[in-house]
Amino acid sequence: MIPIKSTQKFFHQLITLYRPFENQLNIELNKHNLHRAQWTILYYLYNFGEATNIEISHYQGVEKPTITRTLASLEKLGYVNQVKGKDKREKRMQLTETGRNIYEHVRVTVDELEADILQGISEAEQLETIRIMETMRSNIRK
Amino acid sequence: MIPIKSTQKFFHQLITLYRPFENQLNIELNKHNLHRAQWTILYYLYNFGEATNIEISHYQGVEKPTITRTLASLEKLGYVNQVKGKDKREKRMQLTETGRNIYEHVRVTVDELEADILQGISEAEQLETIRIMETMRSNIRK
DNA sequence: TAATAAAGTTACTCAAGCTAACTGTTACCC
DNA sequence: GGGTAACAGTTAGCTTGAGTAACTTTATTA
Repeated sequence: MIPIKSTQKFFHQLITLYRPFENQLNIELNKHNLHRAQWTILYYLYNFGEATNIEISHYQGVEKPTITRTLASLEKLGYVNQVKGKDKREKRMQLTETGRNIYEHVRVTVDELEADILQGISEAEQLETIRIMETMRSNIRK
Repeated sequence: MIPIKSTQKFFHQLITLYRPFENQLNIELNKHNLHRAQWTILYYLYNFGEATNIEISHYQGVEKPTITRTLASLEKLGYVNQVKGKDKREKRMQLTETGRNIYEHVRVTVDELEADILQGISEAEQLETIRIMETMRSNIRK
């Protein structure tokens, strides 16, 4: 049997880490009637302001129809609304007051979950890992 | 607006990194008529030997019926077969010769993909990150 | 030996991704 | 300036792979 390369181990670890994490996150979000896909858009809009479908889909590396669906659900919930874009084509979205409040409210419990999972990992290690993940993301983009 | 904690950034990064990665992986696996869920089980069996449904589902943090289905598809493909367990209840599985060959064959191209994504990240950084991910996984397990 | 636990399966639901094909709007360029 | 191409978004339909609940079969335990 050929020895496991660190690359192999890296991605295997990533896959088997991600699933239970998303699961835990979903459990937390479901308490507030939210899903992960909605949450990531709330996060984006909260931290980066307005955005179009295309901007979000590029950012997340996901196809447009997926974003359309999720944005529609958030609009229906009254968490986002449309603002005037530079075009009639463009549908530029932002958080509503309700959306911001919900985000901040849910953020608290999600923060707790995330802190739990990062127990025993120093701030420096976290930052280093974020840096590495950013490198990976830009490698994937190509 | 409250500043972003590193924890928040960490997990947001994880979520937005994971999706395109899984996408790339799937594209690669599809060339060999495989899916990610099948691939992770092949990985497990190749590196850890025989396993039961329960072992795999605990390891992956996924429910039993999910594993049942994926194992069934692998069995149908002739990539895994049953070996005698300690029980009549237990259904202990291992890779077949075909399964091992397929794994090794696909491994080569997946290795290339993974190496591409880790471009510019040193072996030491990879190992450090694996260590951190292991810590996170064991934190989640609780 | 009867009740309980364990391993796995079946049936069903759901989230969230994809592609292909479409509408409406804008830009380009001959 | 008009026709074509590009762009933003949507609709329709498919697929993977999660989950839960309820079940069978086998083993354990009280």
